[in-house]
Amino acid sequence: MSVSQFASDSSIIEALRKKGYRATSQRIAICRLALSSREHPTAQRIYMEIKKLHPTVSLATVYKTLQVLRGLRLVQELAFPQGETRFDSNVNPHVNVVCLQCGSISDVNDQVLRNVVARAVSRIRFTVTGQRFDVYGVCDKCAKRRGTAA
Amino acid sequence: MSVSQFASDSSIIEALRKKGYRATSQRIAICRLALSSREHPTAQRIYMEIKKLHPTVSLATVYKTLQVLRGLRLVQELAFPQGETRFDSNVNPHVNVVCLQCGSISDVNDQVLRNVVARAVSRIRFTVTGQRFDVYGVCDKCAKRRGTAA
DNA sequence: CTATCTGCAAACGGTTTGCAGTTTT
DNA sequence: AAAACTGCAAACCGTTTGCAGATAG
Repeated sequence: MSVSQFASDSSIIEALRKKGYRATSQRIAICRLALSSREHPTAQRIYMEIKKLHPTVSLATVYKTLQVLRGLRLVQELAFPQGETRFDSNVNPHVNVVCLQCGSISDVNDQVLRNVVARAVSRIRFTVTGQRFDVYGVCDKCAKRRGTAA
Repeated sequence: MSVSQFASDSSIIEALRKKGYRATSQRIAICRLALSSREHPTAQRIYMEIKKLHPTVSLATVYKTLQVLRGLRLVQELAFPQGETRFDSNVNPHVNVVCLQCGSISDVNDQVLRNVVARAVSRIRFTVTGQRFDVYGVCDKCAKRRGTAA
């Protein structure tokens, strides 16, 4: 479990200030949402959620704040070929099981992944700073939906 | 080793025709390059290479051909947060060791990856169609370059 | 001969940027 | 008071699309 999964406002504020960032109300709200969400939201999705509480917030501020969180290594960006980038608050090695139909992403832990990372760079000098493990396909719901439609 | 690593013109033509695509000279050239390259080129990079042989070819044709290759499952697209999409002719499970400094990507095989995929979906109904395993960091060359610069 | 493909240029869409005014420290 | 941040709108840029002319089968 990463610390971010229990990120409280005070720990967010502390993390921001430690790096010289200011703790504005918009930023705290965006961080709280991005760090607690387990659904790998898009920037757009975060923006729409945040607007419920801060109606005047702009999409640009959401993007800028997500850049800050990336810099703090508290979120990871998952870019996809034809869709929007998804934000993952789990920065530890894990598998993203991605349904290409509905876009759902669920995390699966696997002890072996740390070894995979270590083994991948074992024969070369390489400083590891992150990783991404995706499995693509079609989830059960979408398979059934297709079956019914056809 | 995947078949695509030895893709001959005739096998490319055959694969295209089998799916109802026409084997134009531009397409063959683009396929040959994309399927034989080990450097995970961008569309732009392929475009520039192709122009040496086919000076009139357009970037749009490169993109369209890469879409065809994706449909034939002969290449995989690797999207990255702030850069261009890279095309990978190795569609089998492997680790991409990605240097965030210079953008180099090298493949590393690992027998365990098939098990990782299987285990990730073992508790759910999920039809796997692909996967992606990335390790991010800084390669030796870039680490040295940085050290000298500083 | 017909369906598909090419090359061009314009459109697209997610993300970034510049800036004037506001807020944090 | 100074430095950083917000919100807006415009810019950006990789990728996609529409279409008239060319080409494969």
